[in-house]
Amino acid sequence: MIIPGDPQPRLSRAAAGRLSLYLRRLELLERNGTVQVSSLALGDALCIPDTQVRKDLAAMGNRLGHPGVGYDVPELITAIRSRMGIDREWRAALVGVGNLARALLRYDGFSSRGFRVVCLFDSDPAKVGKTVEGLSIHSLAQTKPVIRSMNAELGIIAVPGSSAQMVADVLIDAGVKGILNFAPGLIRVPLGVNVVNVDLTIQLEQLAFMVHVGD
Amino acid sequence: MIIPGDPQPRLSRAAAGRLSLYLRRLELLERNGTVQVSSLALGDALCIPDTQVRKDLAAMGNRLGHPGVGYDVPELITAIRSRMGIDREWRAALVGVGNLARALLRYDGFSSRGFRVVCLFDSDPAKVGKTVEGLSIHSLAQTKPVIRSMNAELGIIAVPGSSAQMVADVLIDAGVKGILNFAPGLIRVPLGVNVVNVDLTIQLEQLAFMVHVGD
DNA sequence: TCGTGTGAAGTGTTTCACAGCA
DNA sequence: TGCTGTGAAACACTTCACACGA
Repeated sequence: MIIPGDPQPRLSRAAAGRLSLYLRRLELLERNGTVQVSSLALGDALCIPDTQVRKDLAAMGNRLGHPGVGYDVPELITAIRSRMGIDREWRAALVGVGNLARALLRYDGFSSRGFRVVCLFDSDPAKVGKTVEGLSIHSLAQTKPVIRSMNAELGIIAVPGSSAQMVADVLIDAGVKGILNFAPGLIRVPLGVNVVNVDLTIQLEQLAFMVHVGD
Repeated sequence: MIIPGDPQPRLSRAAAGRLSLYLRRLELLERNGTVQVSSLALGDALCIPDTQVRKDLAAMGNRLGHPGVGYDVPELITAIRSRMGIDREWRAALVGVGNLARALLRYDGFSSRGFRVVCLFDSDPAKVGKTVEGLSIHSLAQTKPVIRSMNAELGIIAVPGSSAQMVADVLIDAGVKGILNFAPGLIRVPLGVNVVNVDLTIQLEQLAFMVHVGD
């Protein structure tokens, strides 16, 4: 129940992006046995000013900082996870079983942080039926029943750009609520579905631009 | 020679990010034989308002738009490429020859847009000497001579997080001026070296957050 | 009339300055 | 004294309104 005096202020997009960074750092601190951290210490490692860290953490609502002391590491980790919605498992369907998919499947970062790829799809009949990393590959025609039975809420698109929109449409029709898109070019989605684009060419172009103009 | 009345206003980071998008769209238009485009038509396809498009294009300096007509497609493509520094070939060294590297090497988007991976490195002795996509894999000890002889200006880090900083140091020592980093966690670089981080876990967490809070 | 370029207004984000608590 | 939380100021970015050119 939300009371009029909103206890959860809007978290800006920019701030949300930094919460992931804080979380990583905090988890490292926790593994090292650190139980308290100041905004200055937390920010320093990430090149983020202490005032920014405090603004971000204050924006999460509950009063998390202890004046004169700092923040309690485990408490902060729990709070961030909860606020970001990553205090639970997220199940994802992966479409396009090429090298990128294989890299993603073996990438520790996903599984260790609650993201589980639970089904694979590929349009190539030669791949359908084969098994990769313990998951069998389904045909695209199977998306709806498989995604529903596996309860996948997220979709990962790792196909060439030309078929990305078609794949997105199929995933959305199957009930996926968020898409991580590695194909170049934007994909159109209805309201209520979220997309994060990871466009490698654009990243490289940005890098070239930065080097070109010089820092 | 730069004249005091600066003909090249600063291009904001945000604007630079959109230039890549415009360029993609313009190249598609050019392939379709379109020679003129308005800010409205260009923006519509990318969900960017026409005023934003005009601001971005005006920020490039030269007067590129023709009032009442629009922009000349080939002219605009040339101008954007030149301004972003991607009107030439960029040579890159790739470190860490796993599945991600294989995916990158086969990815059309790079080679077709002037980015060429010219040498491979891996710390695994079993991989050194082997050939992938026509490139032989060198040991990390070889970075300096190989990168210099191949004139690579960019480095791509596709190794696990734990060795990312070490690899970055080696690349920078070899003269690389920009780094595309796929390893999780920030890497420290001296002034004059640019980094673009592609952190897949953070992207997925952002997606989960967006779905969690609901659009 | 159509469509660009641009000052001005509006919005969002970051930094500053400092009050207040342990 | 050390550190948080926060209003105010500064800055960055986007949108608006409109003058002007073809």
